[in-house]
Amino acid sequence: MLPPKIANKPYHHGDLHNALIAAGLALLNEGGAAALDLRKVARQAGVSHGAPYRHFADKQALLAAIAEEGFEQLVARLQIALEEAPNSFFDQLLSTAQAYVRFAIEKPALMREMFSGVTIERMTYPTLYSTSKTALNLIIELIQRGQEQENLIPGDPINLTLVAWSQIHGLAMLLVEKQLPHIADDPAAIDQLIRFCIQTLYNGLAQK
Amino acid sequence: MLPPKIANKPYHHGDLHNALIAAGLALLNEGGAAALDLRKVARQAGVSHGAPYRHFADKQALLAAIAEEGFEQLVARLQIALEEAPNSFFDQLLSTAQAYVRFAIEKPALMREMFSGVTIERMTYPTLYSTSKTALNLIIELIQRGQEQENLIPGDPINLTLVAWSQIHGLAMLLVEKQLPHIADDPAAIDQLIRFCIQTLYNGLAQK
DNA sequence: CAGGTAAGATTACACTGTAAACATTTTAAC
DNA sequence: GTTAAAATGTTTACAGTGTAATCTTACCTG
Repeated sequence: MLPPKIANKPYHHGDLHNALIAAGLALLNEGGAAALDLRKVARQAGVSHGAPYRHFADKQALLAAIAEEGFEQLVARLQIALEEAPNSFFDQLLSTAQAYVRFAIEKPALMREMFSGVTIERMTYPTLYSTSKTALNLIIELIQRGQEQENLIPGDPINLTLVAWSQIHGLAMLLVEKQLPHIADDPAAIDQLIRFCIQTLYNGLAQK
Repeated sequence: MLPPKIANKPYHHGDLHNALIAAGLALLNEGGAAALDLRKVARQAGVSHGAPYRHFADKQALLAAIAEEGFEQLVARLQIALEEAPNSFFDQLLSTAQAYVRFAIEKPALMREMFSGVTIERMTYPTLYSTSKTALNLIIELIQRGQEQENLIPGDPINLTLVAWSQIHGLAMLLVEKQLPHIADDPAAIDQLIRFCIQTLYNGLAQK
């Protein structure tokens, strides 16, 4: 008759810390940033509105944890995209870009929070910073392989990476922010645009 | 002894509509989006907190007006950049990109609001939409000239424009959101990165 | 100059984030 | 095991915030 006690979950709630992150993530994906208020998160997790403050200093700290979870999801997507892609640099670049943009379209509010450096001071949340860097490192390594195995121009791979990242991040965010209404509801057109971006990028980074 | 009556300014305040936009813009540039609350805007304009509702349906409407003003400022910058640049396509592209990124760095919170399609439904604010399109048209025309006068690849100029826009918008937003901390405080490094992005873009869009 | 209308001021209310005080459960020391 | 301490959760309280409703004032038109 006792509530089923799950192993390794301490204290009253079980694992309120993660439950709050999960609830916040759900609210964010459903109703956007406006729908994410602390009291609703607490209600959804089945605790009073004061309880979250035992696990997060303030709302920003919860947002940072949610953003970190977002980066973990993004990294997972990028890794799958890399594994599934054929072993050519161009295909891996394209596959990664597709995963990045599709993730952004799928979870626009989360994407927005993840990259809202204005509201979330990254240095205040070191684990968020390092997790986001994991995503960047994936691209750096990809570019490095491209420099070694293909005819990419030489130079600091970080610079090449920033160009590539800017290209694909720009496309992703323009879609997230609904700046491209003419193709917003046309997955095929979006795919064509991703392809065109990556083709242009590849051409531009290739040695002549 | 009467307050100085300014010509063409109706009713009590003078021009509260524009005063509110100006005050909001100032708060946004100083303290970021978090600092922009309606009551503070009203206080700064010297009216009660109920007054703004005679000019804007709600906070979003004011934000839309501020964003529109932002696009007007951006368009002005882009036009100056185009006029000042030498008459070569590459230089004009570079100059435009520099103006875009510098504007973003200078007024990050405004830039954020301008492109926050999630919070501001563009179709609800037609003048905002058309003003933002003016900025885009500048780039489309630039690309078209590049296709006519230089060796850019053929095809729908809109597609080329979206690639170029994504590239430079991505760079601008990564800087705005403080995702590139290593170069955030180094204008020379930023300038180098802009140049590298545009060089890569130009290479990629050029006919081989 | 009288009524109507536009602009602004007051008041009121629901909803947030968050701090403080209180209560309860778990953990740990003896 | 009993008990003190720490961790967790609840309640209460308060200051902002957006916004609706009502009241007041200034302007404008006949």
